Amino acid sequence: MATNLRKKMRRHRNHIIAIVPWPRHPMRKDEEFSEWYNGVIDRAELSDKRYPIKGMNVWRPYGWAIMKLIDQAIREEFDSTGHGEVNFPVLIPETEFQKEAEHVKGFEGDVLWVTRGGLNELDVKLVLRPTSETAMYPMFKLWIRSHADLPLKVYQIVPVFRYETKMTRSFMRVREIHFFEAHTAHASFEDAEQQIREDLQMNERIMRLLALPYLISRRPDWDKFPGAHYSLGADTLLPSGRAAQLATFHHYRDNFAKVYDVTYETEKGEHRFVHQTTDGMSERLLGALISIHGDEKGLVLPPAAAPVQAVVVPILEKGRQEEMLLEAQRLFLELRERMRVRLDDRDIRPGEKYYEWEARGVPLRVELGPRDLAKNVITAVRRDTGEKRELPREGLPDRLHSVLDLMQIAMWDRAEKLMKDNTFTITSLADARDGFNRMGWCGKDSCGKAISEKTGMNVLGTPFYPEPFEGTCIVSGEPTKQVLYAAKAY
RNA sequence: GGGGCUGUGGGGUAGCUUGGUCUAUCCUUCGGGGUUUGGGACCCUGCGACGGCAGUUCAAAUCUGCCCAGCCCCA
Repeated sequence: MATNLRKKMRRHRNHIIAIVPWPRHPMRKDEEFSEWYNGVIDRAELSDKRYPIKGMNVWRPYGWAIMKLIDQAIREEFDSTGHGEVNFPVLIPETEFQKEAEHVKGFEGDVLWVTRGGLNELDVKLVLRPTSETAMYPMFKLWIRSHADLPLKVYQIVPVFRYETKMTRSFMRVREIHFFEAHTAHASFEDAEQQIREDLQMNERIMRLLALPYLISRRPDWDKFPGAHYSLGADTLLPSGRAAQLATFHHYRDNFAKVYDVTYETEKGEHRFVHQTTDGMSERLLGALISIHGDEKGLVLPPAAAPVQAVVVPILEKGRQEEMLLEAQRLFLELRERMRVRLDDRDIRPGEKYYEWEARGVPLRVELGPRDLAKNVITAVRRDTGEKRELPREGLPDRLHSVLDLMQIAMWDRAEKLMKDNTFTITSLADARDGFNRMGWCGKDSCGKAISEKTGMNVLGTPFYPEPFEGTCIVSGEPTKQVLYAAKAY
């Protein structure tokens, strides 16, 4: 009997955790982060992971609407800095893909191949792009002829493919990645470096919109992008205490230009290799957004990334349905001038609507009922704080619009505080913990690698914006002024 | 990279240990109708499932193998 019971328990261990049905009861984000994360995505209808290929999920309308807002913010930045949007083919011939040795080595383990066309084996196999350097640069060679063609600045927002073997996770680790990549070519190393500074400024503005605080690090040499001269990463900290890479910036120098023979003619008639950069981001931005701002009720969206910024919920009363709906309609039309607003006039109880829109992270709920109508007010509820206030109908669109602005800032501030509170300066590897670990480093590869090996953390790199530091290398004990960040990573 | 666990309607589950009684349980969701509406209301009614393939057997949701998918732990 006891044996049977034990076997049953073992058999259904995973289900026992889920005895409390999530939709009805708040789920502890801190205790069961993984289940919480999946539950939020499910409830908010962001994506459906039931598609029968590992790591390839279906974007549902609401999730895609958020991603499109993120993409749009990115487009606006890059369009306004002279980048042109392009769209390259998804397939790359093996012959082009294999030209840059380091690059191939970095990706060969996880590329997907197309080896057949119909019934015939292909003479030249094709790779599903894991990133587009090797697709673009043969074309750059054709496009760039003189210094007048530089700088060349393009970007695309496309799917890329990486054959992950580890466990996948919605938005954070997938096989088909919704990817942003900007590629630039410049006349000199310095011009390329200037591009990276521009990238960092754009990055700051984008991350503000998404309320995602971050740390810019220069990746250690052994962990830079395959083929890069150097790599910078923007990392944020998730509630699990792990770091997630949100964006990368690479300076390629002329490494790829030499391989793909991308040259230009100077004013003096000399032929030189271009210097190149890339800037990359992905749907991981959404994953981080969910993780960092979500709560036990579900998603919490910063207004800038919210497809619906305010939802109007009419409270009906027997005999006055028509009148209430008409008032709600009028309110909806007023608000529409100033924000993305939805009128929820479905015939279900208000409470059910509250739960649903909270799960979807809508920043503001505007209730309009008989009591409000009598007082010529509405009741507004903030998603991030839960704060409930009566506001006069007079001047409401402007007032609510400024509440959205405040929420945008408040969400950044809260997230930034959380990141800072979980950044620790340590002087011994034994003190390594969840969060960003800040420590002294003498600069030797062997010491840097020892940090990962002894703690299981990833070395994020050295801070891009210099931090004054006097101390010793956490491994060798040598005096150093160099800071290094490390964290467990996704 | 290494180890472990799980797969039953859309979601969560009972049944599996000891094969037959399964025409597969319950909750929820969903469709239709009514009633109601300031935090998931209620009543009536209806639809809906054993991951795939192969094997063992008179008989498979239940046992075995492989595959696919999901999850957990360690590095």
